[in-house]
Amino acid sequence: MTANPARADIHLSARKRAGNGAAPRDVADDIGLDALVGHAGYAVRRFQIWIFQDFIRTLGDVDIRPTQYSVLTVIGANPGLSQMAVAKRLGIERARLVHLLDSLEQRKLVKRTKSKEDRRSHALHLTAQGETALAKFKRLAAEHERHVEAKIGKANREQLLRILAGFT
Amino acid sequence: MTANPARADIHLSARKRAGNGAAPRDVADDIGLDALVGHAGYAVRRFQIWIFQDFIRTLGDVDIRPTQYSVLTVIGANPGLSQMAVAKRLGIERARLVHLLDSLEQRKLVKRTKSKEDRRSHALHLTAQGETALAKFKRLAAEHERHVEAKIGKANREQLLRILAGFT
DNA sequence: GAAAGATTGTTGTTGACGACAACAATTGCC
DNA sequence: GGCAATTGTTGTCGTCAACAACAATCTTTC
Repeated sequence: MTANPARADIHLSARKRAGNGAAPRDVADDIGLDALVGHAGYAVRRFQIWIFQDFIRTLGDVDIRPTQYSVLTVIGANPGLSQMAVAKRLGIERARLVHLLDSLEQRKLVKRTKSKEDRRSHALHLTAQGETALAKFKRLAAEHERHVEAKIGKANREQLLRILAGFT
Repeated sequence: MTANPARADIHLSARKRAGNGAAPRDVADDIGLDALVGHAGYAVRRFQIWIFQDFIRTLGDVDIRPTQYSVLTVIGANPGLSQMAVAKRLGIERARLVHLLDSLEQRKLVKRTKSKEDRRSHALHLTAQGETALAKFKRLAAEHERHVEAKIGKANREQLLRILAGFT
């Protein structure tokens, strides 16, 4: 959505002194970014904000946020994992994961069981309810991914995934 | 920095053959991500975290974070802008910009002057000190950008910027 | 085998950040 | 002149990352 064709051509020739004397830019539309254009971090950040908003909106009915989805996906693909392992794999702190799992466990999607081998750790599993729910989440996530495709183009999305494959 | 060198030696199957046949993958290295791979949002998020950390570290000596840098850059390229215009252009809330400018003004990098045309708004300018400081920040930011190039490759970085140009 | 050290889950604090709501001063519209 | 809208400001709330401390439990070392 919001196919912004008017915005797409700003990135080149943004902010050049077009010689007009006193144009009182009352709106924030033709404001130059100067050195900001050309910074990968800025573009990536704006894109990430857009992606997360679309993800949250697309999965709004089931009330699942990106981080929750990633936790469920990893547990679903690797049952019995410890909290430490999940946190390390996803790059979130174990302190943060505690609250995430509290929420997911309250919603009966995940259960923590005491590990037999290491009684310090918890073995994480999806509940039966969690399994079927995750299947639905994955369908919605695929729909979200189609939104990304529609936004930047199918070929560009694949290019992007290829370029950033090392960060997963 | 968050290097954590003590961790670096665990990562490759150090204890996989612990003798017990169960081997419940106690390390988080060969954990499958399943559906997470192939999600643009996940890759973009991880990449953005890496970029910001490198930016913060590279500009750590001058104590400038990405958002502050973007504000300074926009003001430097468009002197006299109102807070509303800056906030709208960068996609930050004007409430948030207040604190950002408070900090930057305390550090004598930016000054707010009452606008003559609209006495509600403030005209934002860099101080002389702010100008020279921004020049230094830009050199450091360029160095950070070279880190990005070294990480994903020069051609890939340009591809990325081209793909995401519509979001700036 | 016991002491010393490391790891796991947990709780709490701090700070950056976005979203919202309310407010005074000011401007624009009618 | 009166009323709605805008601008900067203050405040609250919720998310999120980074740390620090702690009890329970392994692991190492002597």
